[in-house]
Amino acid sequence: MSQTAADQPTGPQSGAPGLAPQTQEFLKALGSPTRQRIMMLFARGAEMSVGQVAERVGISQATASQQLTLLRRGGVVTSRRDGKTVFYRADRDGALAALADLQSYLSTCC
Amino acid sequence: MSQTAADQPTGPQSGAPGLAPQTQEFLKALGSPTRQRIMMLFARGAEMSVGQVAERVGISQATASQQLTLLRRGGVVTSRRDGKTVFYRADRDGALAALADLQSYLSTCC
DNA sequence: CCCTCATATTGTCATTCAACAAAATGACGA
DNA sequence: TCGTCATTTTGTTGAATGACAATATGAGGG
Repeated sequence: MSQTAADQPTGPQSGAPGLAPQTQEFLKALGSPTRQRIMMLFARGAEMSVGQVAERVGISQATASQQLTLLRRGGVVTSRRDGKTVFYRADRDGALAALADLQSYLSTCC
Repeated sequence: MSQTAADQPTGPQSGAPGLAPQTQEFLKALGSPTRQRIMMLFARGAEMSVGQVAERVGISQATASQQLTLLRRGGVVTSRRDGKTVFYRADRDGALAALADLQSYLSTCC
């Protein structure tokens, strides 16, 4: 699958149409009700461990870990390790970056 | 409509957490690469028939019709009928409304 | 009324996704 | 090192999604 030389990343703030890959991940991340519910837990900068998220949302710990990974790929959360436990919190900058890209995309196609 | 505390529609521009159902549709609509590609066709206010969309994107007519229905549910396109053919175009207002709700949501949880 | 064209709907199949249980990784303390 | 706790990874299963062909609906034109 070698790409031809004309490889337009079509990324953020490029005048060209197209959504940055990270923004696509952002949309998929927030497109799921379960993951939306997870994001609510991080209101006002709250930090939570994977186990806490699992309990609060009512899913298994393994599922929580997976969904948090997707949210991280979408750039809406970051993780911090403290000993054995991993704390997640909302990633304000990532979210704003995705929102900006989305806005630029929409102003192109709308 | 008295504003009791229990009356939280959790909709757009409510201070409460939660995403408006329409905004969830918006996210799912734009979360698909195929539908992102379709949206590109509507750049600069272009109008296209279902058949044109199908041909340009390289999918069947039936699939194009379905995907356009999803995009309309997400509030990013509107349709207009002229004789036998139905023309779709980007819905600027709908997109901006969803974007505003999304922004409000993100400022709550991030 | 019948025929045709454009779109919408229905039925089907392959792929993807969400969830869980079970096993593997990693970090800490004894 | 060994055992334990929290997280991650790895199957596996049922539900949702994306695509198509085939059929139904609806709008003109003859």
